[in-house]
Amino acid sequence: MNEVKKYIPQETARRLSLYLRSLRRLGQEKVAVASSADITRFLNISSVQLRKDLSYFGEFGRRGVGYDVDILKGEIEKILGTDVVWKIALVGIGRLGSALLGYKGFREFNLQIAVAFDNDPAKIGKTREGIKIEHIARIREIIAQKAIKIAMLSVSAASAQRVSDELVKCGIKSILNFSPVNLVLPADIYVSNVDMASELESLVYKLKRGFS
Amino acid sequence: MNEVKKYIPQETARRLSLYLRSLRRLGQEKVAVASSADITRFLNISSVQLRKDLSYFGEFGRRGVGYDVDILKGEIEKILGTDVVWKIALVGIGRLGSALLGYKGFREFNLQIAVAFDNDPAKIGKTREGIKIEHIARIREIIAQKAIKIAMLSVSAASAQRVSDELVKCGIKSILNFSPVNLVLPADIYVSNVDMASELESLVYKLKRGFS
DNA sequence: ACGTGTGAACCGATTCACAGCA
DNA sequence: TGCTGTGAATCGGTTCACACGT
Repeated sequence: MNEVKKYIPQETARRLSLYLRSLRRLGQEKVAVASSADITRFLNISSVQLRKDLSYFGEFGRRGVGYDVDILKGEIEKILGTDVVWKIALVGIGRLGSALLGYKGFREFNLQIAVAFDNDPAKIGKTREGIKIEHIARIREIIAQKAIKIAMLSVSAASAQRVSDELVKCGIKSILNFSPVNLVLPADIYVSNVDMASELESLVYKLKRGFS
Repeated sequence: MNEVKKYIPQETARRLSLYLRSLRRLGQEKVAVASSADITRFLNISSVQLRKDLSYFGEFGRRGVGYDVDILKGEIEKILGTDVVWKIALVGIGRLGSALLGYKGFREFNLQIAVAFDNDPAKIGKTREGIKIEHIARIREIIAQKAIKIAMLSVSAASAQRVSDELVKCGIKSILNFSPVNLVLPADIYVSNVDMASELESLVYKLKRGFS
């Protein structure tokens, strides 16, 4: 019953993390029990969708009643794997990389930038937001030593492929890529892209198309 | 034949913008004619998908030959609407907002940050990357005057809903939201979310699940 | 009656298989 | 033969409709 079932939609994981935010908010408001409708009220997600998503992992609610906010929060954290701290490497400390270094939202989800790399001698050795910037030449040594599996990549488009190849050699298994190129990497490496220009372009298209 | 057909998948717009990048790259390499396979070689997209995507808008290739790189580039720009410059408002000039101000990738797609807003008196009147930072109190006046329809929102989670309500009143129709809250807005406003913490959390989940 | 949990129906999007043209 | 263009088949995911427990 509490076993993990076979095929789980890609989008389910993303939604689970939104449910988590909602539950945290309810918890702060001292709500002890909430229905699926309560939890999805401020997300653009239906209550059926929440119940379906949870059903892939088990039964967490009480029929006729709802969900215990604290318990469900814990269960979703366990499912997502963020019940323990995950260390992340940040590569490329330009403007965007610096913004990521300072982003407070990661901590809330037990995500911790454990090390930052750049190739600009002027930046090496400096500490920003409590994280020391290391030279990229030391990447293999440090990532292995800290057993880091996830990296955020905020380097230039020109060097993104080269750096990501290196990351894979270091044992990195997942990359959140902010550079505007598609990384070609082995099939067992999971890459997620954050592409602001493309995102904006889609908005332009929708705007043109939906209201003209 | 060149008419726009009825139902076009959501994802098609996003992919069109990736094809555009690929075509630009091919153009720089002086390639005049390219097959669908050439264009998708470095994107994780099949050549059939490209042809299907284009088929929603018309016939742009020559059978047995391929596509004229320059012409297709122009056609896709017309479809996306980025054949003309779009002005964008940036609201919230913290670390992330500053990074967005300096991001060069927008210009390539004819996207131009035309004005920036903040509420910190220390920042008002300063010019960064050639863009003057205005006080948020002047938002309605300036956005109306410049006829801006698209905004990027990089304010704190606490103020995101309030500021986006204001943006809608100013006549903004699309918002690219970087703050970690779901904005509740009228149905005719298109919102796209960039949520790094949630994105990373999905990576953790995939990592845990795929390789454990 | 209320709200969860879930098989079945449905829907949108991708992939297949092949017709059409150079 | 090579590559485009597209209806049809298929696939994955969401929504429906309702059984079930409190």
